[in-house]
Order: sequence, then structure tokens, then C-alpha cells
Amino acid sequence: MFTKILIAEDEDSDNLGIVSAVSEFTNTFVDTAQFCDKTILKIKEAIQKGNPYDLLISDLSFALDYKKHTITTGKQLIEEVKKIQPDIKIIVFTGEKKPAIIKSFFTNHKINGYVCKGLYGLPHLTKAITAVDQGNIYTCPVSKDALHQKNVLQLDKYEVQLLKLLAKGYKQDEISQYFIENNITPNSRRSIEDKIRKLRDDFNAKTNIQLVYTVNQLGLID
Amino acid sequence: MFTKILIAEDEDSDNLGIVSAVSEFTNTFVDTAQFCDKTILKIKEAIQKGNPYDLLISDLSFALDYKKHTITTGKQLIEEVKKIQPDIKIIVFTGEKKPAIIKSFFTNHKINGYVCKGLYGLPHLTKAITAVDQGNIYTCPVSKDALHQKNVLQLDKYEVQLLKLLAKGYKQDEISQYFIENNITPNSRRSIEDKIRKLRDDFNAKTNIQLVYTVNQLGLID
DNA sequence: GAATCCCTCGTGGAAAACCACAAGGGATAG
DNA sequence: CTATCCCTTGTGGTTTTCCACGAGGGATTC
Repeated sequence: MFTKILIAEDEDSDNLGIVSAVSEFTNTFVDTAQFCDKTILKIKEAIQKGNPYDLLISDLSFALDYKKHTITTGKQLIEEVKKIQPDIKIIVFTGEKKPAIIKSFFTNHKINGYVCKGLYGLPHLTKAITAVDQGNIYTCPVSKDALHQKNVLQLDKYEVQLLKLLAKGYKQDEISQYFIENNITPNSRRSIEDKIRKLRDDFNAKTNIQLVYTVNQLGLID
Repeated sequence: MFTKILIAEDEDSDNLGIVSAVSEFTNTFVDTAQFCDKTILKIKEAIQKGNPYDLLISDLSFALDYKKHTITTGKQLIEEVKKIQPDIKIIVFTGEKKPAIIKSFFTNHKINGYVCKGLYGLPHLTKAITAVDQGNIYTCPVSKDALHQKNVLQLDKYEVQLLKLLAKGYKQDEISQYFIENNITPNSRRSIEDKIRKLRDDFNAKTNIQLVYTVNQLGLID
């Protein structure tokens, strides 16, 4: 079983609950850090002292104000950690339930487990710890659902940009102009029409309104 | 100070943290309930025994699956509680940060405090308890911001319905037809145009796509 | 009753988005 | 080199949305 665990979690109200549950379950040393940078620091320190952590349990949102859902920081944290200590196991423990985001953490960040907070959050977290300890990948029922959902195609940068501009109120002509000015191709009015139509097909949307609404709900243009 | 406090909270991971913090701070009896119906039950029982709770601290999401953000249940819970015991004080303690939703809890449900979970969630919760105990209303910085935000107009049922249909991919003609079939007025194609235009103006949206995106972000059509 | 205001709704024309057809260009395979 | 495929783009015509003007109806006020 793991011998040294670090929990990164910005919601102090959770902190006590998680820590006590995890330390009771694993019967090992459990450390905590409230911010991204502190997490990085602790991991570095532990390596230098020759006693690295072998499991990181991390939340995703380290938001400071209500506008930012700042998944980015969670992403950044994990990327950074993987650079410093590539072999560390990572379990994400968060309230985030959007399929696209969950998917991307497995495909892009090679995490070992994902557990959604909620009624059965803690029991699933302990299951996740056991599974990951044995070298497996664990997804709680909620995130398993999300992963197995069809139609959660990955969007490339171009498509995300296009959809964001639509959400911002750009007309198709304006998008074309914007793409030309910023050297993004394809950028003809006509091609943008095609791209949008393809997206409508992919997401089974009858109108562009529904398209943008849908991808937004899926968390694809955050 | 309050003598009997009930905490309704479905995320067990939080539970320990909140409970211990609140009971330490208030030095009073703190009870918990994990589901809406259990909360109602406990409140009824307490009244029957002549020893009612005087403060309810409640979360909003008692979600069972990942699709429902089920604010509705939180709403329902609070409405129900107010019916049973109109004089009970209520503090909402949740992760929900959407301005429109926060606003509606104050205007429609007459809650006494609102605290967003997060880094400083617990300290703000204790502040809220103190303030509410003294008969004041408390909003944490995040929710204060949300309340003071302009442009968070309330939408009436008609407008919400209209926007939802747009989000579902209905064309304006189809919306007209739908409204006619369901006896909702105004329902002419022309009037629907007007309503949409007015909404675009209100929310400063250049296109209908942006309009639906915006109201969705604000949590107005959940 | 007349004046006024507001909401609903029709009309017609402009703007935006949609769509089918097809031409050109680059990449690849035989 | 040629054939083929895929992607980009243009053209022209249809559908959908936008918008300015104005008519009718109900409510209120004087």
C-alpha cells in the first residue's frame, strides 16, 4: 500500500473529512496542501529529501473568484507534477462532472483515477486508492458514465476557437475576418460554414444555438 | 446564540469538516441529515418534541446522477422547510456560484445567508452564523459580488421557456407552433421575434447564439 | 367618448445563414 | 504521370432571421 500521500484541496471544509477518511483507510502518512504552488513545493521538497510522495489526490478548482472555474490551474498543477515526478500516481477528486473534461484528464494527463465528489464520494475514493495501488485505473460510477458516453468527441483548437467566437456573438463574416487577421486557416466564409455544419452534424444539433449550448454543457469550450 | 442547528449536506466528504467547525464555533448541538426527506423528517420531529431547530445550514445539490445539477431539490427542500417552520433561519452553504440562482434564493425564498464553498468557506460560514444570529443577512464576498452584479434580471416563465426552446434547436416558426399548440401567448411568429430581440437587448447580445450562451452561463435556464 | 399607452401582430424588404454544385490544389498510391 | 481523394473556396439560390413601419385591441386617464 502507499506509504506517503499528498492531498491538494482548496476547500477547507472538505479537508478534514478527506484527510481523516484517507488516513484511516490507508493507515499511512497523509499530508495536505491548499494551493497549487504549495503542492508543487511539497513534492519537490519530498524528492530532495529522498522520501517522495507516491500518491497525489487532487481537486481541480483552486478558484479565487467566482467567475473562474479555473480548471486550468488543476490541469497546470497536474502537468507540473508529472514533469517533476513522472512516476507519481494521481487521483482526481473533484466536483467537476463534465464528460469532456474528465475524458481529457485521462487521455492528456494520464491520471490513474477520477472520483466525483458527492454522496458516495469518500467510499469511491477509498476504492480508487486500492485500485490504483494495484496498478489499475479507477473511475467512479459517475465518471465511468461520462467516459463511456458517446458523442464526446474531442475538439481541436480550431473548432474550439470557432465555437468560442460564435458564443461571443461573432457573425460568420466576422469570424472569417478574424481568422484572416490572425492567420488561422481555413478562413473563408464558405469554409467556416462547412466547419459549423460538420459540428452541427457531429453533435446532432439543428441550429447553431443548440450547437453552442450543447458543447458548452459538455464543457468543451471552457 | 443558536441552541440547535441542523446541517443538510449530501457530500459526506464535507460533512465532518463542516460539523466539527460549526459545533466548535457555536459550542452548541449540531445535527446532520444527508437527504432532503430526512431533513424534513428531523425538523418535523423536533417540532413535535417541542424542541425545534433554530438554524438550518443547507447545501443545494443533492444530486444522484451527474446530469442533474438539481438545484430544484435544494429549492424544494427550503420551500418545504419554510412551510413547516416559517421562523427558522436558513443559511445556504454550497458550491453554486451562479448569480441568478443566488439572487433567487434571497428574493424568492427569504434565506438569511449565503456562503459559497471554497478556500475561505468555513470562516465565512462562521461569520454568517454570527450575523444571522443577530438578525442580519449575510453574504460571503463571492455571493455579495453576484448579488450586486447588474444585468441579472429575473426572467419570467415565458422567457425561460422561449430560451429553452431555442437551446433545444427550435426555429422561430417551430416555437410559434409549439406555443400555439400549448396555448401559450403571445405565440405569433412576429411576437416571438420581438421577445427575442428584447432579450438580446437586455443581455447585450449581438446574436441569439450569444444570448442563449449568456443566460446559460448565468444559470437562468437550468 | 377621446387621448394615450402598451402589447400583439401583419407586411415587406434587408441581412444572415444554409445548402447543392462544382472548380482548383495539394497529397498519396499505383 | 495519372488517378484519386480530401480539403478549401466560389457561385447562386433558398430558408431563416432581422428590422422598420404601421394597424388593431385592450386598459387607463381625463
